[in-house]
Amino acid sequence: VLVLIAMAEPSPARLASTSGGNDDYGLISAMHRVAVLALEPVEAFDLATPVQVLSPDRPGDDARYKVTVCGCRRGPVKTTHGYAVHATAGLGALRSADTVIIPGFDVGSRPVEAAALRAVRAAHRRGARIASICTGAFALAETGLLDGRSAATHWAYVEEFSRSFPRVEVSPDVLWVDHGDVLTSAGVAAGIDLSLHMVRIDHGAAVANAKARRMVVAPLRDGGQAQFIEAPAGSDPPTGDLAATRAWALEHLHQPIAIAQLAAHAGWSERSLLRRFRSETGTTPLRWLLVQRVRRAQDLLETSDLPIEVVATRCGFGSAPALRRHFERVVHTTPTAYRRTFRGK
DNA sequence: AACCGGGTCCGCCAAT
DNA sequence: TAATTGGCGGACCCGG
Repeated sequence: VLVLIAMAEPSPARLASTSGGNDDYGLISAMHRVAVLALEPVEAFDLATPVQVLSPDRPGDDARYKVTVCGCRRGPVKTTHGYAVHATAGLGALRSADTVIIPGFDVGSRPVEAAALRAVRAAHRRGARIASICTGAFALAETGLLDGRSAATHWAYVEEFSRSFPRVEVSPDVLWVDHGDVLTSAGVAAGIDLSLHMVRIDHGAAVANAKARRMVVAPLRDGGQAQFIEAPAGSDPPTGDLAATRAWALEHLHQPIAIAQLAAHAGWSERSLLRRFRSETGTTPLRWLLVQRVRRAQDLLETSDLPIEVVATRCGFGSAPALRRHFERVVHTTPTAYRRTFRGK
């Protein structure tokens, strides 16, 4: 059960199992094969995103994934902007993939070729992890793999999506949704977040953060955040901006932080702080704080041998049980198991 | 595991 | 009138 939506509770889903013989993180012993399936006409940005995130920074760097761009057949694939990209493989690439990613495409060109849907279903049945970016969710939904589950797609397509797939519950206000075996993400740039999330699941927070830094993007946008931030575009002075307050909180994570303190820092009443916090981040201060603390704990667990008790204190948890509880909720495993898996990688 | 004291969060409403 | 703010009550959640 693995759904990262700030507000919703997890829905039934089977746990991640990527390729055979993995532990519950979907780690792979051999090279993890990723097939990015370009449906015509493909949204080129969505296509490039996972390739960029999952490929080595420079040729020659140690690769963690073997990424293949494939189409319904080998050869040129039209993009939504007219130019073509070259698929180096056809649907056969899905047969050996550990992860299949479906980027956005022009949904007006549906229905998706039946052979592609069959190949995706077969890959899933084999145990491959299936992910979609943006309108790629339309193709994923057509396979039936999203039935009865929550999913994300581009906010502008939410209505059309729920009309077309009434059995799928669209979450309009999240960046991505992770069911372990099936993942969906919101529009365009959220594909970056989803890809980084997969790196984090597969290789730990440190690797994902390094990649994010390298790409010069925000490393810690969680799935449960608002897709778009309400910005008073126009003349009004940017009166409310909690970025500074959140930054302040991050610097003081190790100590207790009450709403009253945040409100004081921001110069608002508690009630208004709550409202603004939600509109900016899509969640509440406490929930946000707890996730940040867990993230810090992940980092400490990966990079130090400090006892759990000490890790807990340094992250602002009052006790080890408190850390354990929230760690479990966010990462879906225990601190010790997490450290065993990722320490030294 | 159940419990409790205090903090958090949100609907509602009045004030601005 | 429309929009924003802040106070309050109470359900809910968190830490111990």
